[in-house]
Amino acid sequence: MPVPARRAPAGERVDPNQDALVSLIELLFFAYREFTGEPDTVLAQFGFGRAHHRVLHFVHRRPGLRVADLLDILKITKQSLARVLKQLVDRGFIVQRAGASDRRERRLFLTPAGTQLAQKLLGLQIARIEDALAHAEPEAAPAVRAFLLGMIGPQERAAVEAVIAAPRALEATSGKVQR
Amino acid sequence: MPVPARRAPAGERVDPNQDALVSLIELLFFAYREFTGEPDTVLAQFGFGRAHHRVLHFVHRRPGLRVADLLDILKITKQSLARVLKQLVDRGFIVQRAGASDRRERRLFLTPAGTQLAQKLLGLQIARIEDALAHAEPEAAPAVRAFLLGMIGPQERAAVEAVIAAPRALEATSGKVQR
DNA sequence: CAGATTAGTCAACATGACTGACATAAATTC
DNA sequence: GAATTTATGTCAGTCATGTTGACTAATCTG
Repeated sequence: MPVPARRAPAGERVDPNQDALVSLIELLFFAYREFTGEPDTVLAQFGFGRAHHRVLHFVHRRPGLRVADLLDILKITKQSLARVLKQLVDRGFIVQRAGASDRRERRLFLTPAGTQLAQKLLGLQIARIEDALAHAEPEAAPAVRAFLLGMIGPQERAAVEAVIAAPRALEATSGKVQR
Repeated sequence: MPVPARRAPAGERVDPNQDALVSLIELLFFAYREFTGEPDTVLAQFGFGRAHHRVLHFVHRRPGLRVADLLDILKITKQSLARVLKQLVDRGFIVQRAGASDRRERRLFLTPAGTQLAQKLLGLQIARIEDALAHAEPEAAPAVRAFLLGMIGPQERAAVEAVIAAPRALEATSGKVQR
């Protein structure tokens, strides 16, 4: 089994840090796959996918969210959102109520079933994050947070910080449940 | 615009850490989206997608990789891999050569065009990682690495560590270029 | 009232996953 | 040497989730 030594081609002079950075890139890929894998399994039992998870999550965190807010956060088209949102409404995980001050708006809320599923999924991901932090030094959390935020690029960063800030309840609604 | 104070429903007593953990979960989502967005734009100019990127990346890092190795790393079916791999071969970004000791194997290598594209994509992601590390404390890198590795779960962790370890050249080949 | 905004819908399409079945060549085992 | 296993490739169909473009309906605002 001949394993010739690797000979760096001329001009391929590499930064000694390079390998460490590349392994971070690969870790991000593998970590993200693990991160989504467990919830995906649970969602599949309900006939849902990752797209449903995202909607459940953000409605759970920000009850009373408008459809337009969700489109902003998820950066998908309204047609893509409409498909999964309709399924979540039809199957009783989300309700829509008209906004109090602007009745064109559809404020989104989780039903008890929706809350239960969202919490279950969140619990899985929280446990994984806790494990990961425990695997690092105890003071890793702020470093990880700064790193992830730094991944986002100055343009988007403020918007993301606004989204991840601890949510308050949004505008009250007219109470009229749609459909 | 009435904004009633959020009233925690009875029994929803939350861990004060909870919000910090949830925001890490959301940051992971946003950071990963940013992380893949820039390469996706470049790939689209070639008519390629994220699946092609993964193949290019791992063949770049581990020249001489077998198809079976790639399936192990990516955890997709051979039918899924075959589609993107065929496109990369047909368009001259990857060549396959029979293994020297086992001629059933198709060892994968990048052509010069493949190397150029892989390096371009890698450069974008390295720059982003460097920015993110610069945004955190200088000593954040090991903490981030430990965190991401901790996300992976003890079962898979060893396999991932083997993949991300600095690659050596793999087995020499018969030199016969396939197709 | 006119125009802008919020939301929903219909139709068609692309990507990248999946399953299941089968084919071929080469290596390994009996 | 024949039979089996292994590595790879291929055909066919399905599904989830994204896209564009065009259009409707209700409601708010100047």
